[in-house]
Amino acid sequence: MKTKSFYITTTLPYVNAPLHMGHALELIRADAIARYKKLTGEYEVYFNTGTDEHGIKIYGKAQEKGIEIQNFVDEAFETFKKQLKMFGITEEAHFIRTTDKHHIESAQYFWKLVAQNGFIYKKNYEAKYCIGCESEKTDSELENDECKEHPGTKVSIINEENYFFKYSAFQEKLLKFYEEHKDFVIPDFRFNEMKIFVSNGLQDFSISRLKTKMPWGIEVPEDPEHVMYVWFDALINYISTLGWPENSSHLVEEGVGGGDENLFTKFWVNGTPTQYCGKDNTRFQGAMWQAMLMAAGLPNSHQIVVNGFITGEGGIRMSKTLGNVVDPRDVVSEYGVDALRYFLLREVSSFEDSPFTLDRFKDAYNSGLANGLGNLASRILTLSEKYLTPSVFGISPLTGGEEKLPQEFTDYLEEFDIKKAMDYIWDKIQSLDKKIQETEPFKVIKIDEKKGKEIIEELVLELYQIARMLNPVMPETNEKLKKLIRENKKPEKPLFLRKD
RNA sequence: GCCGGUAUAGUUCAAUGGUAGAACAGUGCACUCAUAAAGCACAAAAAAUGGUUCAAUUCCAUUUACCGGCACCA
Repeated sequence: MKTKSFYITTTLPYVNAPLHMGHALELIRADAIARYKKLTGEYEVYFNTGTDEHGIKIYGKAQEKGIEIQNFVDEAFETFKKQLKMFGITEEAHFIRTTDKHHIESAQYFWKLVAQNGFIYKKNYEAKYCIGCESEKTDSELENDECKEHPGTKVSIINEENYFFKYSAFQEKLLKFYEEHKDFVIPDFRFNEMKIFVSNGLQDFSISRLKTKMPWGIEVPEDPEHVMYVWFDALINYISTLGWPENSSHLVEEGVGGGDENLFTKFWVNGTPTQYCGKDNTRFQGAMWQAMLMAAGLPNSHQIVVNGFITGEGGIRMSKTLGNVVDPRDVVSEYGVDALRYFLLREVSSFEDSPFTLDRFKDAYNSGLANGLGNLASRILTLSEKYLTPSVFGISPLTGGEEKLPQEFTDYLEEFDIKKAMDYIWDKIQSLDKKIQETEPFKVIKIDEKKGKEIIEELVLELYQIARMLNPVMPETNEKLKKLIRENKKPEKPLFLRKD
């Protein structure tokens, strides 16, 4: 019975460049959790992802390419969907685009609510502008009030009236909320960082830009001179994807919303909305977005899960100049989607930074997939095909796996420690290999056929258990393996061909 | 600069106030069901200094190195 609801979302990639390894990590992790929750049979799952399409950088990129902006983002969205397919993201994922009509209306309604509640006001805003770059600069981009790219000339200060969000009003509320929700941010060291940040005091910040400067954004309600600053608009996707406000019950009373589905109520209000993000996004998800929700009078997120970064060898960041960038698409083309998923889910730390190099990848592929899982499947299925007629499914009352997954395995997934869950599977693989070595069914079958068959039958059943655990993490292999077991066939070609 | 964290075999990680475990890589043995795979065995580690203690890799302090956070960057 699907009695519970589970909502999970990634952050929305900014579409000015193809997805990098970090995006792949976040998407695949969230996908694995979503698939797992569905597999338990207890949850109705809503998996959200999509694209962040507003902002000056995208506007600039489109102009640079000489493409009409809407066409540019449309194309970017199609590319995004193709890449998700390459990463094996479930077909059931819901996509949100920040340029969707509904999202725009939703963001504007959200703004109105926050304004009505008294948390938006107009104030003079001082922006630091570098004439050389022809763009605004943040403090971290400056040294002694000089742009790092253009030393020698002081940045000029430009003044404009902007809308501000009363972030400062939420310091105490946020701290109280954190106190009451001990596992709000995972892992705990990211949570601590954020608590310290909030305790140090919050400053109100600007949430709009003049439309004359930034034409590509959502108009501020009742003030067409301004557009919303990108991330204020972007964060709202987490609820606009659920049809908010149309399906929100408290708005129905005001005659604003409606609809029977009430996805927002089901998944956000009554569910456990869970958000994956990279470590650079902790504050946006864990503090700002939560303050925004409070300001709008909406329930907070349930949990924020924070990934580390994918680095190059030695923990240095990937960059084109260093030539250590690994494109996830290349990995998929050469090794297949499940090999990429294997590495990201098992070899990459669940919460810390981890290196991704092709050398490391190949080692992990050969030992874990070719010599490990792939070889094990071959040796068991060869025996099974040869000696078990009919297949184990004809002999044993196995129904196809309604029994529960191992508790230890699911416990790790519940804690988002996917690496440990993977290690659990691979421990099983290793002990199965050992079992074959010790019980020697290939010898026994020649002396005592009945006993030999029993051993092989056990092996197949255990392989099947492994296949089931692969469902959320390596869905393609899960399908392949289960099919081979059902048909009682050895793989025609290796599941994972060894690479030298 | 301020705050927080980390420092364990070649590599990635683990446990522990009292003989430091594993995986991958390496070396050797040996098996044949399998993708020259798996299995067994061997070799290999606690940044530096000082302190607390009968005893420290584990607790404390200092030093060194590295990492993260310190807001309008998505």
